[in-house]
Amino acid sequence: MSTEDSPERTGKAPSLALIAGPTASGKSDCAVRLALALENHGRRAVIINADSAQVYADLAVLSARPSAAEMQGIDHRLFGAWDGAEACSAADWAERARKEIAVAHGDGAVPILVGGTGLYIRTLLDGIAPVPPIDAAVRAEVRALPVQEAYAALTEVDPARAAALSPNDVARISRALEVVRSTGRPLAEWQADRSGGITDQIALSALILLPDRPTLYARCDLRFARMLSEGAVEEVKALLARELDPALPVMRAIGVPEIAGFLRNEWTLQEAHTRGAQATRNYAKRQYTWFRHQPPGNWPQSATHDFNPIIQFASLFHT
RNA sequence: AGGAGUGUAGCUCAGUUGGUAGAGCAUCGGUCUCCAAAACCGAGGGCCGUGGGUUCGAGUCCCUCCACUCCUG
Repeated sequence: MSTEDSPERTGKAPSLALIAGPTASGKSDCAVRLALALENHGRRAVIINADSAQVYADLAVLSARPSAAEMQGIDHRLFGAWDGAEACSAADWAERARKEIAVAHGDGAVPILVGGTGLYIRTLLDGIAPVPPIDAAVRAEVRALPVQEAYAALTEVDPARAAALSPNDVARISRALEVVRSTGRPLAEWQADRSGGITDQIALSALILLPDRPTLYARCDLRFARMLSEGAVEEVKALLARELDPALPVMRAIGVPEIAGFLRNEWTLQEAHTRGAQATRNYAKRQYTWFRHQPPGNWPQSATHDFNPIIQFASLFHT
C-alpha cells in the first residue's frame, strides 16, 4: 500500500536502497535500522540478500544469516533460498532479485539490498553479457582439464582472451573456454552486449560501508569465533553428511573447509579457528578493494559507526 | 649444575664445498562481465641473537656471552 506522496505516485522511478560492504562491516544491522526508520515514516521496507553465501539454506551460521530476532519483523528475501546442492550464479541471483524488487515495488515497499558480493550487485544493476546457458557436458569437460591444457586450448580457440588472462587463472580460463565451446562464439562477442540491468528503471540510493582496517579485522575475528560457539561445527557436520560435490560453492564457503578438516581429524579445533578467522580477513580485504574501486564514484561511503539511516538515505525520507 | 640442540623477513623455515640472503604464509596495493566467501596479478619488508677472531671476503669456520628448547640430575 503506497502512501500519498510515495515516489510511485509522483511519477518518479521507484526507489531501491543498497547497503554494501565487506564481511563483518555490520551491513545487516544497518539494513534493519534503515527498514525500521522507513517504517516509522510510514513506508514498508523489504530486505533482499545480495550475498553469495547467505543464499544457501545449508549455511545459516557460517554465512551469518540474520536470525528471526535480528530481522526484527522486517521482511527478508533470498536468505537461504537456494539448496546447497545447486550452485547459484550471479545471473541466477540477479533474476530472482529483480523479481523480489518488482514485488516490493508493487506493494509500495522500499526494497533494501544488502550484501557483499560485488559481482551480484553489478549484474543486477548493470546487466551482464547475454551468454546462453552452458551445455552441462561441455562445462564438466572443461572444468576437468588441468589449467595448462585449458589455457593451451583457449589459446587455440580464443587467442585474444587467452592473451588477456594469466595462464594460472583457472576460473576465467575455463569460463572463456566453456563459452566458445558451448556457444561457438568467443566471450568478447557476447560481452559486447549487456542485458538485464535495472539501473535505468530505479532510483538508487547506495551506501558503501568501509570500516577502518583494524576495526574490520577485529570484527572478522570476533565473527568467526562467534560462529564456532553458535553451532558452526554442527552445521558443517550436517553439510558433510549430504556428501555433495566438494566443488560446489557451499562446500567452499569460508569456514566449511576449515571446520571439515577438524572433523576429519586433520587438525585441531583451534587450528580450524585460526584458519577460519584468517580466511575471513583475507576475504574482507578482497571485498574492500572491490568496493573501493568498482562501484560508481558517486556512491557514498561511510564507516559503520557513522551509520544514520535518516541522514545517509535522506532521499528515501524526503517524499 | 651437566649434556644436547636451536637462534635468518611479522610467522614457519631454506640457505649447497665460506663470495654481503630466499620460499610459503601474513601484511600492503591491485584486477574482476554467470560456482565471485571464487580465481588471479603486484609490492614492501632481514646490521642472518651479541661481541670478538680467522679470511681478500662469513648466515656459512673458531671462541665469548645472551635467549629459548629438550634430556639427565
